Amino acid sequence: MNFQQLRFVREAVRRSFNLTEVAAALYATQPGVSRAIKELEDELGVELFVRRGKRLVGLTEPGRALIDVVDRMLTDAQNLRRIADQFSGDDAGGLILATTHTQARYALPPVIKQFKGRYPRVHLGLHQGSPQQIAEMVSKGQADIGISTEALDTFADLLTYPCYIWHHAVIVPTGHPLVDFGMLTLDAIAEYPIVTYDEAFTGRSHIDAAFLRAGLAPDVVLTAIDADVIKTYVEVGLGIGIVASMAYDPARDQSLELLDSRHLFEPNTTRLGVRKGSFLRGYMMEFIRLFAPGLGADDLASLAEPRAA
Amino acid sequence: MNFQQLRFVREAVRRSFNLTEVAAALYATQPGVSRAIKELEDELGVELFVRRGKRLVGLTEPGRALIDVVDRMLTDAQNLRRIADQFSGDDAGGLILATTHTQARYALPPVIKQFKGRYPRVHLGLHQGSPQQIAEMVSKGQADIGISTEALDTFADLLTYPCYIWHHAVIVPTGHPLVDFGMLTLDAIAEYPIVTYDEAFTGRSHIDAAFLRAGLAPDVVLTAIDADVIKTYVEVGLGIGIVASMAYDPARDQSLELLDSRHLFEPNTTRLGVRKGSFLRGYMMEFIRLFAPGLGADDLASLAEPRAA
DNA sequence: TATCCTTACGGAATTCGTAAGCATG
DNA sequence: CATGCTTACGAATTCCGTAAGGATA
Repeated sequence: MNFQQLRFVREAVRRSFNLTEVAAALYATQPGVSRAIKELEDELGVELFVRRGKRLVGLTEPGRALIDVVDRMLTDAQNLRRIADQFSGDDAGGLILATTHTQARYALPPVIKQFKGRYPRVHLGLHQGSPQQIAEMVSKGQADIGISTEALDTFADLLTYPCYIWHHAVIVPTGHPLVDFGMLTLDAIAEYPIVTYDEAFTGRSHIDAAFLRAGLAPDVVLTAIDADVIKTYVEVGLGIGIVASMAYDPARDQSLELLDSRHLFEPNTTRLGVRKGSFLRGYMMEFIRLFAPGLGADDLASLAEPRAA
Repeated sequence: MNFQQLRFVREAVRRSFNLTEVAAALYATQPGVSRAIKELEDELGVELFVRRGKRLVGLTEPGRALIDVVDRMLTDAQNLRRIADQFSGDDAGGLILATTHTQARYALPPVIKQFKGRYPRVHLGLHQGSPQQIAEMVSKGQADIGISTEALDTFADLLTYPCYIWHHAVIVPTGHPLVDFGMLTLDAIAEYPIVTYDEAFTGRSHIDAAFLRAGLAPDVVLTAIDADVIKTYVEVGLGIGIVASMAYDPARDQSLELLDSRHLFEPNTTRLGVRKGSFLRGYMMEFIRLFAPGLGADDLASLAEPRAA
């Protein structure tokens, strides 16, 4: 048994059993992967993969039983390296964030700037995706920290923590009738075509819930995954927008106006998630501390000892 | 990084950093061990061991931080093999019990007989030791199941379960004055020299506690770790014995008499312990079921999924 | 001086890639 | 017929043991 074999097995599961892809992903050749997997199966005395003809199509029952252990072993191998790097003292390393456009565009820039100042030698990777994809990336160890307002709790092997609370706001073109409406109401908003986030993005569920509670069926004419796109279409006059208030920049968005809507929609909590069992290097903890200053010392401690948590 | 290196590191810690011993224990040569460890340290970029001159004398701080992960990885490697064996279906394998003389001699024989009947191809190993040694053997993975009345909870990484309850009894040579004494008292016993178990063995603490509570200081003239030795010396007339009642066999021990003492000493609970995180093969579970029939289905389930527990 | 680790060298074993072959959708 | 796995062969690498050397209790 060796680590290469385990890596191949894990990757085969991730890449839906296409060994050619596995080989490409892990810088090996396909016959090498094929053989390594077979050798592991021989050594263990069970077939891990179901073969249809010559192709692999799934995990056998023993395969399913073993894959979690394999996963943990490889995570531990990574932990070993990380802990060692931690002690070797240099601040070099990698930090891969998985996050939505909203966070990447509006919430993260100041934090990342500060972080980079303190850890200039850490290579930062920013992976964007849907909340589900984010949760999956962290859960699979492809990202170190996931940041999102939704769905982070859909994977059991994530530890998540609240970071900050934000609100939705309505944006309208300057001169729009709603500007002088006074205290906004859902009814008033529902009179106009609406441009907002895609389902499952950036608190969209709270928007829907508010209208549903009020018995309203607003006309959502366009959805997008990011506020920049939404603002663009609001500027063009397609309708009024509902976005995260932090997406509005008075200096840049002079053709738009922000209307306070805190009283209309449930507040949203952006959460951060890390994979259970993954060791977090010192600078990762520091990043979390920067991004979620509200996290208590005990929360951070539980992150540092993920096995005990 | 490879498993051989990890094994060497783990064994080095266990063998108090004597690499020559490590090599002997793992069927390798000392230079090989030396080199493998150094290569791992190079790869990780930290020294795991403190060297005084050319000798290894302890773990460095990073070494201490890493050793637990190394341990877990090797346990997982073993789990992998066990789970695979489990599925490959054959009932061959090994089961190493760590236990005291008392259990091995009096409690285990019928269970082992039954077990062997059902799993003739499982190789049984019986390691004897003090309760502390037993706990250690299980904790280090040198034994699969530890059985003892004491000390099993001194290691945090053991899961323990009660198996059965037993009592101490007084044994005397036939014709001894105490035979006709009627209901025994601690005072009456304390009149005679006593032969019983060593400290830390077979419920000895309960014996001491009873006398202490009664304000008595009995004359313990000889201690031994097993009832066979104790009985021998009682037969010779060295004193009266206090042993586990199951150690008395009316047929074999015709020169001795057993005096009921259930009312004098706290009852003892023999416990069974397994290592957290170790996968238990089907026949191991079956052994536990045979030895501790009182264990509930949920207890057994929690044993089957040690990581979740 | 015995114990214990290191270094140096050489052979054995393992690993891995290339090339060719074959089954399947 | 393109995709994807297997087999065969050979080269490169890694692994590991023997032998000799040096430091320490």
